[in-house]
Amino acid sequence: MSKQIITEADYAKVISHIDLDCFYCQVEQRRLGISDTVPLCVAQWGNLVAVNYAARKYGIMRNESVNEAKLKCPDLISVHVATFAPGKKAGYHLKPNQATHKVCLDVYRRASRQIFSVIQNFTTEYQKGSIDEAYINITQLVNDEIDKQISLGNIEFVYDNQSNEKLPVINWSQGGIATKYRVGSSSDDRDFGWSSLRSYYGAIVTARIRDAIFSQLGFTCSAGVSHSRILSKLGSSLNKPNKQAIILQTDVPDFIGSMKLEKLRFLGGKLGKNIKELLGVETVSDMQRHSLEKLEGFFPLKTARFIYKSCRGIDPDVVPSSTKPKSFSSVKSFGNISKLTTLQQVQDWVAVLSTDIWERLMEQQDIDRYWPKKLTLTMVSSKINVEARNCSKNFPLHFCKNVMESPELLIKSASELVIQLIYNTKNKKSLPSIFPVECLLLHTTQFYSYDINHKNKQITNWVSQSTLKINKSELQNSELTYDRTESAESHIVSSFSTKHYRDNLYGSSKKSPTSKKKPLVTITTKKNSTTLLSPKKNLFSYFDALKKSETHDQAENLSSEPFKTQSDQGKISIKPHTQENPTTPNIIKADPSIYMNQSFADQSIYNLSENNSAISDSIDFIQCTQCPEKNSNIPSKDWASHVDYHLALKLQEKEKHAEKIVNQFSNIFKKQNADI
DNA sequence: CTTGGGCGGGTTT
DNA sequence: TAAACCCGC
Ligand SMILES: Nc1ccn([C@H]2C[C@H](O)[C@@H](COP(=O)(O)OP(=O)(O)OP(=O)(O)O)O2)c(=O)n1
Repeated sequence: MSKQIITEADYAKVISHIDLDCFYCQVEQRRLGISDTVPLCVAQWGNLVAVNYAARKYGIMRNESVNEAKLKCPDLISVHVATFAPGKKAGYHLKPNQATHKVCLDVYRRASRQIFSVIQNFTTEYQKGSIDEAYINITQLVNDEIDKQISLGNIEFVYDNQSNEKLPVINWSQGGIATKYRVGSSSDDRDFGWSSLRSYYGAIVTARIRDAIFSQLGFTCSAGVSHSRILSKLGSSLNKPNKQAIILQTDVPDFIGSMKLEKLRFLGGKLGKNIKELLGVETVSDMQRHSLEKLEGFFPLKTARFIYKSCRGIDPDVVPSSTKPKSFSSVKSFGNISKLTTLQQVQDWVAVLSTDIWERLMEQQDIDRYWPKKLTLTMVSSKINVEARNCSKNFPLHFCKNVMESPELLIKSASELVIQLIYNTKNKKSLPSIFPVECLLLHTTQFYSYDINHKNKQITNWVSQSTLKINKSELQNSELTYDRTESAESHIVSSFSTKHYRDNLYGSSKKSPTSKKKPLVTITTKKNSTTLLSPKKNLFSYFDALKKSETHDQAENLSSEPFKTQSDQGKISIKPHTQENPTTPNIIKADPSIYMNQSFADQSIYNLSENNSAISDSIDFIQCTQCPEKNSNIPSKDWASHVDYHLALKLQEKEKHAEKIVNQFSNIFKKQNADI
């Protein structure tokens, strides 16, 4: 062994894994004001995606059907996730139909954001494990706390004859519930050594974070504390719900040794299965008997090391710092009875997915000003022997101004991808038809930040000016807003607040933990009036907003609170769409008339209405973009329609030229990106 | 009444 | 780099 693969440093860390208890259920319980003691589950179409602990007592588990669950517990409250519905705003609609509705997970994403925001107040050294999980490197916090306690004289030391060192003394019971659950530890209250001391204060710090989440947001969570993610992850599920566990360094072999290999993170899938078969092992301790050299004979070096470390409770790498979301996707499956059979249906649904993503991107702009470069569409055919065909396409930075005014450009880019996939313009090989289509997936990736402090000031100008305009106009015209769930936070038209702008210009890059980037104003439309909401201190403001505004069909049987039925007036228009086919979506979001029920061949889909946004009218800076075709400068304001013009010309020549268009676009994009 | 759907992060080819 | 494949909640 040329190099020591596990070092002292691997044990010197303190990692906390925090996992919200039955997360979706908790969100729904708080939203609806339902007690934790009431059996409740969250359903998606026919199946359960989350089950609360009261319901688990009846043996109800995730993935069960609602019907099965109700047999086990007739009083079970089943909440279907929010949906986008034909002709309605997103909300908790009665009897959502997989053929016509689209799942909307916004409430959970927002709750998740709030949770991570609380964690961020402690440290930025955390990794999102999922929507409701975080791995937090609390080493620094713990060491600071230990230093503090030592300086306060709160830590007792004893002299250890063996090591000739002073060792700290731990009295576990002093930590109360935070240090009560310790894996494999002797029941002795008194313990010694730095490792245990770190665990002790790791548990204290972890309890503080959990307390903060509960006191600020009302969510309970469970946690594990150890020197690695892999162990803490195992620890967090030991005492669910609402408890935490410590895995002491000395307990590691016993703790994971008897576990089945697939319990370890990343070994629950094919790799774990391969290991078991190749090496004939079952448990983690079986695995520990194999040397690194032997593992390297079976697996690539990196994988071998990963396995070697994992079964010893050591992480393969450090906890990365928190990052912004790296992708946004929207996906729709069509079950068995509503598969798509026409181009029209595909285009309509892709428009829905595009708008969904666009709105989430816009909401995200309130927090981070960044935008994806790449858009990927995946279509899954239900035909056996027809592989899903996948195609991606870039879109350019200089489109950001236009692309943020409405979802149209995103929709248009996505519809290009539809054509590329369906007509298979990438490879000339003719493949069998992809219809019927059982799944559509739209994915945005490769984000760049347009939040630039220098260089391209024009974008920043535009941002600040649009803000001023919105603040001034006092929103007599509700079409300034776009609509999603009508929650306060989803109306982020005002997100580019002047404060936000200043912060980014003059503020240090390190965000003050308490500085929340809240919109100066948020806009909701209630009946025929428009309401301005100040930034709320109430962290549940979006729940309030939801209660006020959403179509609350389910609430009738879920809560005694009489939610007022909202009129669908205001900016919510009901779709002008004949529903000849049930699988054609008719979901009203931004401005549906732009894209709903439009034939792809219909050129009007490419005619962007210039005046659909009051924001653009207020912008006096004009950014020019070189047109690669005519080598002339086109004002950015007209750029989209200008490109549309070329595009439309091309399209009239039918799909045999589609590839050319793609290349054309690629060139445009490359050129524009190069300017940044 | 039936049904693993809807994400997000990553590596390999 | 595109596209497939893997892992997990
Ligand atoms: N296959 C899955 C697994 C989970 N989730 C969602 C619903 C869960 O509420 C949330 C968190 O997943 P967890 O695995 O952490 O499960 P819970 O939080 O629901 O329960 P627990 O208390 O056991 O963590 O993610 C999902 O949509 N699909």
